[in-house]
Amino acid sequence: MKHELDIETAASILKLLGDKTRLTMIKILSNHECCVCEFVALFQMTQPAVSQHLRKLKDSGLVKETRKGQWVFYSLNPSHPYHSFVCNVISDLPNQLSKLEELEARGERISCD
Amino acid sequence: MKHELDIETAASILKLLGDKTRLTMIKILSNHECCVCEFVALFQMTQPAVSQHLRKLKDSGLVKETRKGQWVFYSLNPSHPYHSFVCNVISDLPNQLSKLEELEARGERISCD
DNA sequence: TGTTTACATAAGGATATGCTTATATAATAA
DNA sequence: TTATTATATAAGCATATCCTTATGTAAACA
Repeated sequence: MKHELDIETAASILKLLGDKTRLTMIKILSNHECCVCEFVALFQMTQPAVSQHLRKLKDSGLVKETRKGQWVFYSLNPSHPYHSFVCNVISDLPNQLSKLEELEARGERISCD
Repeated sequence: MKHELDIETAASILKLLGDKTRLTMIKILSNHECCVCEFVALFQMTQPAVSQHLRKLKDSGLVKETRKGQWVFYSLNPSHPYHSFVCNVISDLPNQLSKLEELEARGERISCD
């Protein structure tokens, strides 16, 4: 059941992805969920700046949030009609696992298992 | 011989594609070369506006131009290192052939064969 | 309860973007 | 040569974008 893509909607999604910070966020989220403070630690960026990028992604519906205690975790929303389009766009990008490994090494990785 | 993609460069390309006009141009150019006046006829847009979009695409190197007499034809540049990335991004978008057919029907299609 | 931690939102400013109109250039035609 | 057609460039303007700082809110903890 393939979704019929619309070029105008696609453009608005590519515009969202056309920012280094958000594109990296999406690539990371395609492998792991992350909370805001992890992104703050990953990008050298203030917390409001990170929150504002996440809000844009959330407003588009590409990303969803789940509160787990004091943390808010973000993850890709696989039921978004353009989810597979986005996955295709980011498929060949280098994965950002090394960044998460740095976090882990610095003891800044949050996990709620 | 796969090219190693860089997430920052990819973001700047997605930003270029994140505009309805430019995304449509690229999709059309992936099938046909076009001259400026065809795009002016296709998009209801002034000629300078069209030229400025094409200039951005040309400056990125994704698109190249060839003068044929009084016309300047634009086409995708297949030797750009991110050419296949772009082709992948636009692969599932609806082709814009109907727009070109309208042009043809109105006698506004330019051809230099 | 009060404090700390995690996050969101508001307001403001610098810069970028995408159009407009006016004008310049390049090729062709008369 | 002059006029016409196709295209590019310049300048200006309205709006969007992305950051900043300040502040609000929600959960956890002492």
